[in-house]
Amino acid sequence: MGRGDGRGRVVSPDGADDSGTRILHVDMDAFYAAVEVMHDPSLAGLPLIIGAPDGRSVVSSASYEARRYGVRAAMPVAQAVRLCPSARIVPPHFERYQAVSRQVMGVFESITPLVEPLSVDEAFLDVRGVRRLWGSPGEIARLVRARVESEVGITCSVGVAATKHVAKMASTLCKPDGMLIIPESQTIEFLSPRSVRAMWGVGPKAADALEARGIRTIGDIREAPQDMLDRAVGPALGARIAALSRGVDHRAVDTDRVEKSIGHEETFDVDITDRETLHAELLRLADRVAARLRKAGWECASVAIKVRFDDFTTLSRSQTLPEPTSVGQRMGEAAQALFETIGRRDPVRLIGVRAEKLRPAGGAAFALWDDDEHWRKVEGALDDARARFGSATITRARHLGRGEGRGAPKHPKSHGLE
DNA sequence: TCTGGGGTCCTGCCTCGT
DNA sequence: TCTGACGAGGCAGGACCC
Repeated sequence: MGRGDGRGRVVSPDGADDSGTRILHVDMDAFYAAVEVMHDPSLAGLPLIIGAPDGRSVVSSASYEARRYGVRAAMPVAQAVRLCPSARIVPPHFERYQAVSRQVMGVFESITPLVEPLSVDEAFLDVRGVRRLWGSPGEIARLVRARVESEVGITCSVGVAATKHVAKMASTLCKPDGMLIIPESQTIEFLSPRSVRAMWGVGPKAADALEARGIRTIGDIREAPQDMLDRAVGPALGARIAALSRGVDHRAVDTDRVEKSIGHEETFDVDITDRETLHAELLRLADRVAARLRKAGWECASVAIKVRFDDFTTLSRSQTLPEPTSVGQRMGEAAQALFETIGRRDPVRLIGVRAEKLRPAGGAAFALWDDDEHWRKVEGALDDARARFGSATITRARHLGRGEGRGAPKHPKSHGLE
């Protein structure tokens, strides 16, 4: 498996057992900071804080030199500066990170076609089918690390395991610039002593709820009765963590994930009370979202807004539109109307607009129905109905129109029959 | 101390159509 | 025509991830 290296990492030695593994989780080390150093080598070795230097921004990323002072992502920049006064503050350049990310993903895709990008700086790779080409999963992990460093110029850490969850946990433990292989037979041994907080999908709230019941390690989860887990974190998460605690994770590497929503939100430097200004902001944000929709060839059937007041209470409102759209003006008007349904007149700290229920633009509702499996279900239901009520009265689903509002046919059960 | 911005997923409640 | 059960979708809020 792996051993501590005296730097707080757990890494696997060369030639470590990788039997039963097939998933790699690759995570770039302090990615934003690394890209900034590539761009300006004079920053190398300095404590770096990536975040806007003024206003109410938080740390997007920090170099390992800054992390030694306790600087962490999502921490307010002002607090990070207090912890590490010598740090250099670098405003984020997301377009740079995207460009380097594309390079890195290109390296992955030259090794296996089964790549699932999780974010700009990490991805899952399924290497089961390319072992004859590149070697065992452990050898492929070494190859990935070497090629990313030589071809892109940054380091990464790789977890190798039989499942996504274990690979992800392994890459976290071997950071920075490490590799950790968990052979399938040692999955339980690896998981059991680790904190519930180390599980992917268990955040502070869920961890608190588990610990309040004496469930502190993943081994404890495995031993706990299912109904106790369900009461603590809800049935969905309860079932998931129970399976994960036994090393069961059937999720495949998904190479074609599609976006489900696109949005923009903005925290103001100074809280805003003026309604005209807020309406104008909603329109501006809607325009930005609409531009992204059109660029991607999507339209949205629903618009949502988010409003955060000065006391940090956050409200959201959403509405299904009469017609799907990618027109900024229409989305903006919907956002403004939603905003007016909120009675509060308190100062607003943040405002956001999100496009939901995305679909391909232009007659796209019909694309929803361009699905053989769906049609088999519809036709199956119609056949049943014909058998029960007589074929003369049953012809076909009445409406195939746009929209998903109430009454719109979605399931065979609710189709109007004629 | 003072909490970004981009997302996904889940839960509970409500309403509507059958 | 009325009523209740039920399933499904809409909506709001929250947790979580990077």
